[in-house]
Amino acid sequence: MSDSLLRPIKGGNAFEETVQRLLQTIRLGAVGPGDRLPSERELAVRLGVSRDTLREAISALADAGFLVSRRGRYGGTFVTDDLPEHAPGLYEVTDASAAAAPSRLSPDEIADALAVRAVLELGAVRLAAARALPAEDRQRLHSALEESAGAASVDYRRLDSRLHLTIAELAGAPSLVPLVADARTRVNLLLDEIPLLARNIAHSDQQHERIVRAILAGRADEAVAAMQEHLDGTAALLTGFLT
Amino acid sequence: MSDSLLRPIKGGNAFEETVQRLLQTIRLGAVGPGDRLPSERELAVRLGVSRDTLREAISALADAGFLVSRRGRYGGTFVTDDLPEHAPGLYEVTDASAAAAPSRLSPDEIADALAVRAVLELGAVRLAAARALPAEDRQRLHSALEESAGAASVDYRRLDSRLHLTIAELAGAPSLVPLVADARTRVNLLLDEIPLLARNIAHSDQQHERIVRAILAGRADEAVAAMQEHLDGTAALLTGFLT
DNA sequence: TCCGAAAGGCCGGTCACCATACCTTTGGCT
DNA sequence: AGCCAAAGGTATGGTGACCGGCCTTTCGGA
Repeated sequence: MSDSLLRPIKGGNAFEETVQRLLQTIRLGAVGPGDRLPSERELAVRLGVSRDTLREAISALADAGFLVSRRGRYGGTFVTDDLPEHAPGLYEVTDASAAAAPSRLSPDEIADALAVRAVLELGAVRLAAARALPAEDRQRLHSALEESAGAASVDYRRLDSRLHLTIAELAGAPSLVPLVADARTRVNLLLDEIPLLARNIAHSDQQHERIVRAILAGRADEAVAAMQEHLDGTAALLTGFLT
Repeated sequence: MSDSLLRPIKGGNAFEETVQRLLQTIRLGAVGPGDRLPSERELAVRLGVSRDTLREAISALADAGFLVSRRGRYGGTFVTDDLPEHAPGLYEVTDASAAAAPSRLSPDEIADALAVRAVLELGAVRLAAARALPAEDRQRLHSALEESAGAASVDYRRLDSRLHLTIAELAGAPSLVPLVADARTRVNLLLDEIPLLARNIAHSDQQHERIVRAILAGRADEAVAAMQEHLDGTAALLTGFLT
């Protein structure tokens, strides 16, 4: 019994964590290309980390081509206009401590990641559909759907994640959002290992639309069913490719 | 959009975190009175913390009456036979950094905690019921149920949590367990603020039995429905007492 | 009776991280 | 033209946490 509770307190050092966190907000589409991050001083407070550490992280991500910093008034830290796909030269920095990161994952780990993702996203979509959404939220959901629908292959993963994350935000339970984000980050790591097929994208787009329609109409059961189908598709893909 | 992802990296210092983690495993019944914790050296590795820090945490919990250490061969750190109810003198240590901890919580925070709890536990119970459980797991579930059923008032919260946590473990997704544990810890903090009525305990016991029966029979939908009802009961209690 | 293994108890050096303060660049406003 | 605010860039001292080693206590077994 007393096993899973005695898990590690913190993952790696503060610098590492900060890099990953920033990378996550970019990869999940929470901030898009050209967007400005909060100022270093504010970000440092928000992340609960010293400005030194934050600056090291920003600097690493700038070297890797994800961020650019501009000085002076109305300066700041911005997301690069066209993002690198596979973090060039960042893994040397990132994996310095935990060695076996890029290796092949075990079937158990894959099933675990998919199960957690399903629990969280199905729960979130049910809550979102059961709520009476204000106009602004309906708008946000709609535009997230549209952006992901017309996305090119290189942007697809990011905008897809952004849509799912938006749904999680609409659930009305703020602390659910980071959990969904982490689960999705974990699944995305797996998805990065397999090819992205145009046919699958088209299929996903259809499912996305059905999910969003059901949420906006307040049909919770249908929204959950549609999401279940959607997630099953990804799960089948993953378990198929990664034996 | 880019709000909830820029959350703090780590909560308080390592010592703090370690105290809370150990307290969690005790409070949730993962280790019971008289049980022995792993050796300091092993625990320090498992928690990803230095032995110094771990020892400070153990020492604090020993002062507060939760743990006792015995030296020598076959010694170790043990959970006290009768646990303190409300951590005497531990809050002076614990809340030194984050000041406003024991204050009244806002309705939004209550709803948030309950929503996350529901998402996780409903998802877990569905997975558990959908699996073909090995004999050993069926046995563990059964004994967790029996222990919680015959529990006195002072032990009830702990053994109740233990049962729920056992269900989460049976879901077959290891990384779901810490999430459920955290959600439950958060709800328990709220429950500590309201009285515990014998009538509610009896009612919960009935619901527990129905949940466990449904899981063991593999009737997923009924298990979820029973759990939903169970959680609704707690939610009603909480929102009633804490205006 | 003695010994050794396994556990808790105890330093001293080192480094990552933090807090604070100050400097430099930039661009709008007066 | 000049000033000022807001941002990034830099430097320095303080400290909490980690590491590694060592000591002390206790018990079972040779």
